[in-house]
Amino acid sequence: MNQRIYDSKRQELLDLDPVTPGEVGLYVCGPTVQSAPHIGHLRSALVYDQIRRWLGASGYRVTLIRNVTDIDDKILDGARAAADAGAPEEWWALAYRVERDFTAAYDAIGVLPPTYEPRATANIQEMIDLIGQLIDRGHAYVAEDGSGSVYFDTRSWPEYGALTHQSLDQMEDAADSEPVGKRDPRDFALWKAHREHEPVTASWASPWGRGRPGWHIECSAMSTRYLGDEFDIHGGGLDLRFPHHENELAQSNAAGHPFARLWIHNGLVNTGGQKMSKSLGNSLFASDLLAQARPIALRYFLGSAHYRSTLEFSEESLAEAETALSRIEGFVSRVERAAGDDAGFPALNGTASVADLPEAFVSAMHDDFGVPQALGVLHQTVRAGNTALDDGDLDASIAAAAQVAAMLDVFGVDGRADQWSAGASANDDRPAAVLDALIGGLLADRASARAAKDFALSDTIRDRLQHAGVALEDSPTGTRWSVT
RNA sequence: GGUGGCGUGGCCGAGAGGCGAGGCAGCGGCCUGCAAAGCCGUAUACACGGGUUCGAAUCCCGUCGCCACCUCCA
Repeated sequence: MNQRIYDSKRQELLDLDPVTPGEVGLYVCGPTVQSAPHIGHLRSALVYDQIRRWLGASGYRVTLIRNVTDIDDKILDGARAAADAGAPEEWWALAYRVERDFTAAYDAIGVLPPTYEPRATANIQEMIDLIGQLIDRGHAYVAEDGSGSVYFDTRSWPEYGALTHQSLDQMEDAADSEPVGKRDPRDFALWKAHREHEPVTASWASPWGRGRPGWHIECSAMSTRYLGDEFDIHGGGLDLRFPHHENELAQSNAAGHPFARLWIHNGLVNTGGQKMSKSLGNSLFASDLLAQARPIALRYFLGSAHYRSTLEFSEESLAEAETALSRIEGFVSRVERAAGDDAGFPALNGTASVADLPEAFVSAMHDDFGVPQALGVLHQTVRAGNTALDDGDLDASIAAAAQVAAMLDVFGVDGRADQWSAGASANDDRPAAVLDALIGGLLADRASARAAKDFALSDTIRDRLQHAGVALEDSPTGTRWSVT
């Protein structure tokens, strides 16, 4: 079966038809590193991480490019504000610091590094070249106010609006802050002339004088540089469709590039039924979320809805995700204990392939990355495996566990994988040994009490452990404990 | 004004002409000394009104409500 993907430009499901058979080039708009990462950034990165993992499991060689916008108005504003507040920080230091915050947050929830992560500031020449081509072809012009800025000439490009199915004439007039030098209010900046109040470090030499790139041109330049004039998939948040992606498409096509074959747009995250955004001040920051949930549970939560749907955040939903994931982990642990050393379903660390996966899971994923349906298959497999275990059918439970491990691998939520234990191995394990000895002693006391039918005592021990955050599970082969 | 999306059982969340995904919570049962974990069972669900059809949550028309984009935003 072919991989079906909803193309938000043509607004229909299409077959993935790679430029180079067996390979997929995926370009995703990454963040502007101006302020701390929030839940929406995590969701977006996670969506493409899931897609990338799945395409990899399907046998494609995936090249994932996710850019970093490290020069932009907001970054310069941020640096200026820091200076005004008496805590100066250069714009490039601010961008780099925030970029590291993003990387840390991505790492925390198991988002694998892209194949490459180009920075806008490292691709200025490519942008200048592209702008030059646009001028030569008559689709861009140097500002008519003598400033040295360069604008894209939307009126020269009849297909402008093709991505979002809008016509220039029907659009609301942009409340443009500086229409100076534009032929039309909808024309957008390709190159912004350097201004007096901006740091010289934020400007580069160009045929039109010193300046810095406009926002949209970087993605056209970098996707082309790393993936070619024509590539397979372009992704990004739904909020980027217009104007960002519309402008990218116009620029690249006007420069003679076929550009992306498919456009993917991921849904946004809402809180309290409302869009989360900086201006509304209702942002859920990655740091807060990571403090209130296990990172792997946060990943499960963020990745559990279909990538195109709006994800409604609530503490309850996050807690439910934790419960659901625990159930799955509980099954894997049960089978591991039952099967002993020759369990045969280790963490796959990204090596799962379709052969390891249930057919229903594979077809759900082939159908526009039907993660929610695929999760249904995962839970069904868990239940069937638990039943097999209860029935004493070890082989069947191991087979189910192997499939579960493969599905967890595709979703990146196998807690046993190296990515979740990286760093943990270096930790001091002595406290754990102490805890184990202490609890082991209490469990022995409780076992004696139970043998003597002194249930008052045995329950007291259990209650105390529970209050301390230790859950007990009795079984014919003994009592297990775990930290809740 | 333009573009797009959504409204499914207590909650989350799939599906998309006929067989009620899945998770969470609840209820009943099995298991257990009691629990926990697990298993089994358990729901007159598809915003409203029309229409098409043998049959509609699913298609068509209309109505209502909600949201997003057209301005920096994942």
